[in-house]
Amino acid sequence: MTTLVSSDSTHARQRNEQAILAAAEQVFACHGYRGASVQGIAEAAGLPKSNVLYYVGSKRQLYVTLLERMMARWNAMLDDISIEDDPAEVLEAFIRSKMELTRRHPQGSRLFAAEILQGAPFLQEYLRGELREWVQARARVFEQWADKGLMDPVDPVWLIFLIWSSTQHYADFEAQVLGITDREALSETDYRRITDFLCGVILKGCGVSAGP
Amino acid sequence: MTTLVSSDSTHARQRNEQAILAAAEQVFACHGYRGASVQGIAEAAGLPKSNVLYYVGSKRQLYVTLLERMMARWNAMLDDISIEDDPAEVLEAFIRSKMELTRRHPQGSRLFAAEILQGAPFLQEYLRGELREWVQARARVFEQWADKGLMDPVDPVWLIFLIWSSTQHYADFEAQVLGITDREALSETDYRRITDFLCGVILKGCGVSAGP
DNA sequence: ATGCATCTTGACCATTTGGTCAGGTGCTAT
DNA sequence: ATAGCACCTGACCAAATGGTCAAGATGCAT
Repeated sequence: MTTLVSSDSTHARQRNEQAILAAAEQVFACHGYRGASVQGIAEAAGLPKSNVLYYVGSKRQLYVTLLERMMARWNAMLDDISIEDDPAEVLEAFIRSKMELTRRHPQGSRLFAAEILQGAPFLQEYLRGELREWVQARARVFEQWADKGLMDPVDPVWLIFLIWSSTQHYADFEAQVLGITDREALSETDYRRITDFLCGVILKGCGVSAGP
Repeated sequence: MTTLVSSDSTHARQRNEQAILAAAEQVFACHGYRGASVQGIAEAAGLPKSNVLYYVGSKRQLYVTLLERMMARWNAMLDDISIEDDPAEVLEAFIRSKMELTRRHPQGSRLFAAEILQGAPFLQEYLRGELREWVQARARVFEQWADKGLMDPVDPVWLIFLIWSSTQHYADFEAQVLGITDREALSETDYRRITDFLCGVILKGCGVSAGP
């Protein structure tokens, strides 16, 4: 049976590919595209360099694959909203899902940060296309909310950047956060408290709260 | 005269060293420590590689010099505060000076970000020492303000991280900001508006405003 | 002019880089 | 058994890496 054929070899393939992707995400996140070496990735994955290249083709392809995986995770988070929705609920859900992305994929978040730091050579198209459209659509909704007096008339784009940056921080600057707070790692409780804090301050800060 | 001796050779030295530091800050910020090459820095500075190494000794020394310069800029921003001060004024000054640091030294800010991204191998000591002390000192003041009812009882450390991250963002993620907002660069006006926005939202968000 | 210190740089070195390739191993359908 | 296929990997390559060094250029006080 063909299903049995796969059961072993495909199992090995998937196992190796996942190990490579995980190792590469970590190394690229740490050292950036140029700073990462295939040898280093191979060692982190516990495989010979040749084997890594056998699976992924080239360093460039591996990097692109990882970026695409991260963008897919990002997109999965970008649900639609309309003027009918409740600003408080939407903003809170926005902050919470972005924070969840950071918490669940810190390496991917750092990989993304490293890509932007180097000027986003691989993500120009995505930033100037898909993502810009998404931001502008949200921005229009925020503005209509402001017009209806449901929130303060703040610039919606800066507001989106505020949410992105304040959550992203706990992946990208994890080393700093841990060093200053004298922790080994951030617990789920820490994340919950930070998220609550951010929801509280940002919602109140732009005039969106439960009762008036 | 010894003063005249310096006038030319020292002039050349200073000119070259500044060119090297500027070029290196850019290249390190873009590609991180590992990803940067001395050859690339030399080309950006318009000098032969040997000449760069003559001045700076080694890639590692050059990197450390740049980090120290950036930490000096950072420290120059960290003024002292006391419980007597007005929370609104202090928080606003905090946000504005951090934003000014970002605006005036984007390359240095990105260099710092790249260092933290790779796990802060060169800055562990600074983070766990000097900077932690500074954060805790501020945090105590914030807590006393909260006790006196001058601001909401938010966790002061998360508040400091909120200010750092939301300002830092405009250096580290500049490529993303420019791509999404369809700009070539952020003008002084943009920076003023963003700063005003951040001051407004954050101060209001933690219950610190002009009048109740 | 001469001595002295600083500056400049091409040639060179060992090591590492991303990537190729030929020759293997092991499994399965026939 | 054996042909076919996916998987594996050490040996190898040209290019780039950080760094050294010796030989020279430059400028200045004497």
